[in-house]
Amino acid sequence: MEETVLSGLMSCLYHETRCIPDVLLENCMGRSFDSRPDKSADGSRDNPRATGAVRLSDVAAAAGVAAMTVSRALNQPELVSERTRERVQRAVIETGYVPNRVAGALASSRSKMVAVLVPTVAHSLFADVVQSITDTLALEGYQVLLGLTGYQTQEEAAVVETVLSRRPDALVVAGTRHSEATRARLKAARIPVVEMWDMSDDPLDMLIGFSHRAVGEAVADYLLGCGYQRFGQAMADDPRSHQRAEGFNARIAAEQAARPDAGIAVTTCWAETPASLVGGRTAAASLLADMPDCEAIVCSSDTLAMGVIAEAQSCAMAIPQALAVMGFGDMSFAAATWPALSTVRIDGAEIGRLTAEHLLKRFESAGSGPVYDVLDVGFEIMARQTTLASRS
Amino acid sequence: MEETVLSGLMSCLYHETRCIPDVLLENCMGRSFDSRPDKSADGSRDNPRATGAVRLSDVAAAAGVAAMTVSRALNQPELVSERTRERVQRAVIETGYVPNRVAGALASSRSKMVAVLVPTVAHSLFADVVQSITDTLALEGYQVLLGLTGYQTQEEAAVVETVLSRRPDALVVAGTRHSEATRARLKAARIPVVEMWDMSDDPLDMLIGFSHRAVGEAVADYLLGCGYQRFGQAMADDPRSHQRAEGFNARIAAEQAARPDAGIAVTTCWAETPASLVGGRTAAASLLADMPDCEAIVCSSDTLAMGVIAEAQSCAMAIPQALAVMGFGDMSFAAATWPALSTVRIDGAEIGRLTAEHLLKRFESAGSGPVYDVLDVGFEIMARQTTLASRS
DNA sequence: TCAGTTGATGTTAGCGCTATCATTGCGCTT
DNA sequence: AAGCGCAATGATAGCGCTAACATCAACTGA
Repeated sequence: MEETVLSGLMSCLYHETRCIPDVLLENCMGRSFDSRPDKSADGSRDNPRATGAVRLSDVAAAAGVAAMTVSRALNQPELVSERTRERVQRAVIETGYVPNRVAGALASSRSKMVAVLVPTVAHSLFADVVQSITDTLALEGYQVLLGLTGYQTQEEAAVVETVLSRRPDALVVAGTRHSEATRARLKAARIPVVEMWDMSDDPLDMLIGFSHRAVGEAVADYLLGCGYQRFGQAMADDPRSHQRAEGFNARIAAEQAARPDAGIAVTTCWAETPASLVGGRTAAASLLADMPDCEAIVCSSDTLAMGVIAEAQSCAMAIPQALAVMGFGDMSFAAATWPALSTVRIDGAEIGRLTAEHLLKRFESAGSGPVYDVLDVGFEIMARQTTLASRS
Repeated sequence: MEETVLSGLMSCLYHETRCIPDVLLENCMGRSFDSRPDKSADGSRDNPRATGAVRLSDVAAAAGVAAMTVSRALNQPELVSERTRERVQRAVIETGYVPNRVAGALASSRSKMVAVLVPTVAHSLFADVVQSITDTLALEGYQVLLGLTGYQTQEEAAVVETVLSRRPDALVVAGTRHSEATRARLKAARIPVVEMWDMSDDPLDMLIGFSHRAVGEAVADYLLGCGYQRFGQAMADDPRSHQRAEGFNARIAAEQAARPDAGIAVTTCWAETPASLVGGRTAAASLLADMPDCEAIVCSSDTLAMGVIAEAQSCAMAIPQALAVMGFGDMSFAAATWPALSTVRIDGAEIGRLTAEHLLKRFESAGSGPVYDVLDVGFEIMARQTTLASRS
C-alpha cells in the first residue's frame, strides 16, 4: 500500500504541468527522493557506489522517456520534438537535476573546460587577461581551470601536468619559454594551445601577444627622441623583463655607436620578483648611487616605477625635471597619480578576448589541425608627466 | 638504498609536484605506443570511442601488473610493495602516462577541484584572494575552477549551476547574499561551502570574512574623531558598499542625535559598477555641487578615491586641507600616491589562506558534517595623508 | 600440522553519461 | 500494397578509472 501511495506521489511530482514557482522548487531541490529511502524504479539506487544525486535516468523516468532522450533534449535540443523537450524541461525542474559533466566529459571526451596558466593573478596585467578569457568563454558554456605557475619554468611543468590530467579542451599559457618536457606534454595532449603575452619564432600552436623586445626598443627610441642620454633600468628578474631590457640595450648600443661622444650610457639594476614598491625604491637608490647623473629610469612595471618615484621624492628630486621615470603595464593607477606615470600600455583584455575567440573558432571546426596563427596585438607608449617630451 | 630514493620520488610524483628530471621525461613523452600501431594487450585500442591516450591499463601492461595495482601505486603508494612501486614508476615514465582525472573523479566521486566564485578578478581585492586560495590548495593537489559572477545575483545563480555540474569537492563564494534557488542548490550539492569576504547571521556553512557594516562604522568614528562634520559618500552600487554605507550613516545619525547643533551632515552619491576613476570624478563633482562645504569624501574603493582626488585637484582644492578623502581596499598604489591615500586595509591573502586551510581540514575529516565555522578577520584603518588626524 | 592473520595483488562491477546503431511511425511515391 | 526516406526515440555498449571484494602466498601460534 505504501508503495502505491508513494507512486501516486511520484506521478504528481513528475507529471504535473504547471510552472513551478521558486518557493516550491526549493523544497524539491536536491534529491526529491529523500523521502523515499528505498530503491527507485531501476533498482540501482541501493548501489553503494551511487552518489545519491539526481541522475539523467531519474529525469528520464520523471518525463517518461529514455535517458538518451533527456541527454539530447539538454545538449542538442534541435533533435528532439517540442513536446518532448517541454516535458523534459519540466522533469529537470521538478527533480532539481544538475547534470554531471564529469560523466559527460568522460563519455564524450569533451570537457568544455579551458586551462589557463599564468604566473599570477595578483597583478592586474594577468588578472585582466584571465577575466577577459573567462568572460568570453562563458558565452559559449566553457569554463576556466586556473593554474598559477609562479615565475619558474620548473613549477610550470608541474602545473601543466596536473592541469592536463583534467583533460581540458584547450590550454592557454602565458609566455613562450617552456621546458622541453612541457612542450612534449603539450604536443602529446593534442589539444589547441595558445601561448600569449609574448612573441616567439617557434610557437607550439597559436600565439597571441606582443614582442617584449620591441617594447624595449620603442621605449629607448622614445626616450632618446626626448633627448635623454643617461639611463638607469630597474627591472624585475623575469624572462619577459629580460627581453625588454635586451631590446632597450640594443637600441642604446646602436645610438652609442652612432654618436660615440654624446655620453650615452645605461646601467641596470635587477629587482626581485614579484615586483614591489620597496623593490623600486631600493633599485632607484642603487641606480642613483651607481650613476649620479642619471636622467631617466626605465622600469619593468608600474609598481617598480611608483617605488622609484617615491625614492626620488624622498631625495627631493623633481620629477620629471631632475629624473624621468617610465613604467610598464599602464595599471589603473598610472594615469591617476601625480605626476601621471609615463608607461607602456598593453591591452590585456584584448589579448584575452582574442585568445578566447580563436579557441572557440577552433572548437567549432573541430577536425582541422593546428593553425599556427600568430597575432601581434602590439603596445602603446603612454607619454604622460613623468617624462619630458623634449628635454632642453 | 636506491629503493628509498625512488619511493621518495614516487610520492611527489603522484601528489602535487613532479620531481622527475626533465632529461628523463623528454624522451618518453607522448604516446610511446605510436611506434606500435596495432592494438595493445587488451585489444581495446581499436575501439572507436577510445581516446588514443595512454591509459592506466597500458601502464599496467608495461609494468606487468594489474591496472588496479598501478592505480594504487599512484594514489596510495603505501599499499604497494616497494618493488612494484618502482616498476610502475618506470612504466609511467616509459609510456608518458598522464592520469585521466575525469575518469578518476567519476569513479571515486572526488574531483580534487574547488570552485571559487568571485565577482571579478580584474580588481586586486579578489585577485589576491583567488591567488592565495589557489596557492594554498595546490599544496595538497587541489585545483581551482574559476567562476566570475559579476555583481548580479541572477548571474550568480547561473554560474553556481554550471560550476556544480563539474562536481567540485567544495565551493567558495564571495558574499552572503544569494537567491533562494542558489542556496537550495548549494545545500543540495552536499559539499563544503565557504562564504567569504563578508559576515552574516545565517551562513550556509563556513564563513570567513569581515563585517562591511563595521567598516562603515569604524570609518565614521575615525573621521568624526578627526573633527570632520560634513561628509560626502561616493559609493559603488553593490551590496557590500551598501552595507558599509549603512554602517557609516548609522554612526553619523547617532552623532547627529548626540550633538544636534554641530552641523553634522552626510550626502551620498552612487556610482556605477565596476568602479572607475571617471566614476570617482563624476561622483565628486556631484557631491561638491550638492554640498559645497563638504569636508571629507568617503569612497567605496581606492579607485573611486583616486578619481575624487583627481577631481579635487582639478578644482585646485588642497588635499587634505580643503577636502579629506578615504578609500577602501588599500590597493598597491594607495600607499604610493601623493598624497598617500588613507584607506581601509583588508587582508585578502589571509582570507584566501584561511579559506583554503579550513577546506583542506574538512577534506581530511571527510565524514563529519558542516561545521558552521565563522571567522571574522577584521580590517585596519590606514590613516595616511589624505585625512588630517586632528582637524583644527 | 592447520586454521587464522596479514599484506600484496587481482577481479569484478560499476560511476553517470554519450556515440552509435537499431527501431519505430509517418507521409510520400510508384 | 510495398518500398522508401526521414524524423524522433530507444537500446546497448562503452569512456578510464576506482570501491569493494576475492585471492593468494607467507607467516603466526597452538
